[in-house]
Amino acid sequence: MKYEISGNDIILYEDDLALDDVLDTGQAFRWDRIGENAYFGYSLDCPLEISGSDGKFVLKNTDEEVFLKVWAPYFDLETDYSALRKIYSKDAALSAACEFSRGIRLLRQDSWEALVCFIFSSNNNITRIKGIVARLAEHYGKFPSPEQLAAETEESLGFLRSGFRAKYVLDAAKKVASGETDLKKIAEMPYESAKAELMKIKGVGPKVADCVLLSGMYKTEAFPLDVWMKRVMEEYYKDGLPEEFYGTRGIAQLYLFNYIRKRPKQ
DNA sequence: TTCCAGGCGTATC
DNA sequence: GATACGCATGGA
Repeated sequence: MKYEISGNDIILYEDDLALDDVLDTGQAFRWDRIGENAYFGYSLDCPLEISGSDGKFVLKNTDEEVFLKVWAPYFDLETDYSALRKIYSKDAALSAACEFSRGIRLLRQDSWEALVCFIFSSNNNITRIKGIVARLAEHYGKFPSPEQLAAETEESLGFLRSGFRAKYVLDAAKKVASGETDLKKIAEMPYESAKAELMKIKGVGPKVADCVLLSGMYKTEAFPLDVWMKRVMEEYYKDGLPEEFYGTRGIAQLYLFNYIRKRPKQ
């Protein structure tokens, strides 16, 4: 991780990062593209304006403490993605996917924030998910706590226009607020039992659980299978993903997901 | 108008 | 365990 302080900003040097690849690909739903290679968004209640490309980025109005505590983990800056891509490149489809979007990284989001966002993602499209989450944060002036959300009703959440998902988010909020669901504990469990625990929440099935485990709890063996990834498996991995990728197949999934959605039509 | 979107709960076999 | 269907909302 290489960075320097410049006035009120942090200058980050990172070759394996492209903002469009990480902030606008359905991994996190709280970022707005505000210009060419520039985004504004949040991790929970911490705002950030970030811009840059080709290995050099500016994190505006960010002090070193916030950078090290919030953004370095968020952008997973301690992980060597060149080394990961080298391993993936042994596989034909993954090699093409990695070549297609070299700037992909796993965003390590807050587990509660990820849980809420991915519950809203079910049978929904990315544009609408972002709209719902934006209305949610705007309504409270911050990202709501489990307790705040637990105090709502399906009716009072009508302003979100989140459809049938409102009752699911309410169930998640109530379970987390009451302690019945302990996200910190779940994050420390092995993958399979952590997944089973998350799936006790209404509206959390295998796919949403895997997204929360991957981006909210950094379980890189979580492998979200949505409609797009099912197309990937059908087209490239009829016999399953190679076993050697198991431990980091969640990150492989990020490359494949973006590739199948955005590759040029044949 | 119909189809689809980073699925899930429920009913039924 | 597998399969079928309904589900809120809004853009294409």
